[in-house]
Amino acid sequence: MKSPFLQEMKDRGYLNQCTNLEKLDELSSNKSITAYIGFDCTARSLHVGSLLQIMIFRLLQKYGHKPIVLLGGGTTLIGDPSGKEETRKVLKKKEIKKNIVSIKKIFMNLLNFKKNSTKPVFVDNFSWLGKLNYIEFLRDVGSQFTINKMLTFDSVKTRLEREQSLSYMEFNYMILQAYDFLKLKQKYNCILQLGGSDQWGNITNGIDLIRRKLKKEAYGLTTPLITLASGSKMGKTEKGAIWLDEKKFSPYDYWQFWRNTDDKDVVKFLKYFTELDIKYIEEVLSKEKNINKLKIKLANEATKILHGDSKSKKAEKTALETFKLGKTSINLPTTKIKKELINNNLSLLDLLSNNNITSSKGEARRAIENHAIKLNDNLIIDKNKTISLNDFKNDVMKISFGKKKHYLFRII
RNA sequence: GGAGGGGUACCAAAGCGGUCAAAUGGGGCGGGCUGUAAACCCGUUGGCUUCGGCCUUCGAAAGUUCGAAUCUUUCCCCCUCCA
Repeated sequence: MKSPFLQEMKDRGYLNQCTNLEKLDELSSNKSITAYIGFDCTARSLHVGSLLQIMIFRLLQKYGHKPIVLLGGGTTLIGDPSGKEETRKVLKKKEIKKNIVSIKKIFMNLLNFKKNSTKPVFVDNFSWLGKLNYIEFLRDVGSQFTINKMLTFDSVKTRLEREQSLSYMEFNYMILQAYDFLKLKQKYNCILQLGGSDQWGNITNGIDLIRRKLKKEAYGLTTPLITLASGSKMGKTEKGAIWLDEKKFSPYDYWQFWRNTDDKDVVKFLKYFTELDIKYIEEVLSKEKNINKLKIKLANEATKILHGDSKSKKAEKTALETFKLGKTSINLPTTKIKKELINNNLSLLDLLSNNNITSSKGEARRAIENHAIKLNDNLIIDKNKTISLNDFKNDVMKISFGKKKHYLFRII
């Protein structure tokens, strides 16, 4: 591998499939290239599932290449059928716009805006897809696609085989994504599209379209699908997604997420989600036999990338105080509580359910029955306990649900 | 268009007039063991409750009945076979 960018992609395990690796290697070793990744705008925030793509953006920048962040304001109106067994709900334009704004914010912290040559470009494909004239588009672009071929794509095939309905609207998705690539090639000379392995079909369609319309070559590269040792997909736990937005998922929780990685995933994740030098990782691996130290390293590095060094350190300290020293760390998630409320015979059950520690009073009750609730580290057995001022030390009270979830309440 | 089968909780799947807030498995959550891991074992898994009960839930609506997830009618959706 000549290109240091691709070399590191390979070393870190980001490479799954490439349309023409030799040629791309050649190109990216000689000069700066422009590459794009598209993001769905179905939610307010991105979750860890998109993290790998973001790591690649950072890698592109590191080696002097230019990333284009395509926010699919147009395509999200249609919905990508790839990898989905059912049509998903169609979002309103307004919603998508809001999502774009908040997703964009996440990138602000993650990408480098200092150097002009590698400064990321943000585009919303609604800006061109929204203006398309149907007849013209069919003649210009639609004529380049055959139904025969479109039916062979996995995203379409699986739907048809399962006799799951695939609407005509969704069927057009791949054409729109191909058109995106064409547009970006014309406008920014973007020659590379990256994406998850489920995007292969969409990407190669774009490359074909570029070849037909512009007689130019473009490239595609996919990353492997990340699965956890447990077999589930990365990014979503059953409780909820691991969001990248600080407001939806605190740096402490984010740190904890990495700290709780399955033993079997640690090495893989160090390569995927930290920017530690590969040689350094291998060196650490050979020396460090204590897997928990590696998990802490992983948590520190991953949190640093997303939330910055100081928040990462703070999270580490909070975890150390809470778990190792068994102290009440003042940096645990804290809820303020009014003094009147406590004087008013606030029941523990209400406290737990009203603050999202448990999802209902019933769950709170069961948790107490199962000996899962601790107040200032003392096990609570009485379901009908009411909170009193005596439960606060220096105006602070710690509530624990299980071994891992700890919350502070502070009187105001 | 014709014939048949089916829609049950987070998912899969049993129940087919009362004992059904609904078996069982998976998943989740909690406990034990440990290392904030995995595996394993145990508990728990609709909401509210003055702990007597009460309310909502078996595709949707209407009905039969003292009583419906279970029977009837209409509607919606899915599957299999034939055209």
